[in-house]
Amino acid sequence: MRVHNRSRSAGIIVEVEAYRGEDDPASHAYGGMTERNRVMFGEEGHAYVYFTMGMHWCLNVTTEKVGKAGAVLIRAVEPMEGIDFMMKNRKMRRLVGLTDGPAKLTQALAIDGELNGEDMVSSPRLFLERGRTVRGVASSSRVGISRGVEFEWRFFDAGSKFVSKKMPAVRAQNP
DNA sequence: TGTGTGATTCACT
DNA sequence: GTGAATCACACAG
Repeated sequence: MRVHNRSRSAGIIVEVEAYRGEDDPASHAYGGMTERNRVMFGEEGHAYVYFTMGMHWCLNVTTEKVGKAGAVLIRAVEPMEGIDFMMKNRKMRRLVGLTDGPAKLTQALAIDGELNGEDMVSSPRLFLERGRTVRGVASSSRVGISRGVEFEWRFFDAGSKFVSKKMPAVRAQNP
């Protein structure tokens, strides 16, 4: 759930990926705390928003207590409220494809670095709510990473049309 | 319809 | 200097 100015936008999270701390080579926290990933080491339930690939934002929710790194990357959302707002941000007219990717949903919900470190439990601007349970959870390897691929820590709603990739991501290895 | 590649900023080495 | 938890468009078939 995202509140921006007076417009309320909400969606059901249908796809996430788990990232751990210093024992996870794909995690930003791997190798210790830095300026960028410091909120991953902070309190749980906070937003870790980071900039990647030169032009995209990604939203995470921290999961571990202070001093321990861990976060969940929100990869896809099924739009529920404020769909006009999202379409305006994304310059799209169709519902499918609006928020089916980590950078797409941040753009649709107007999330950027200003919300980094936001407390998603008490914040009026960006917060989580208990929603309905998902239909069927499937897991696969994580997407878009080059290390730590062996852990199947991507979880998504197999019955939703709003996940970023339907098929498990099997990355081709060179012979 | 499917694959390939360019875009583009930041943090870390 | 380089690579990164990505997306959208161009081109081929």
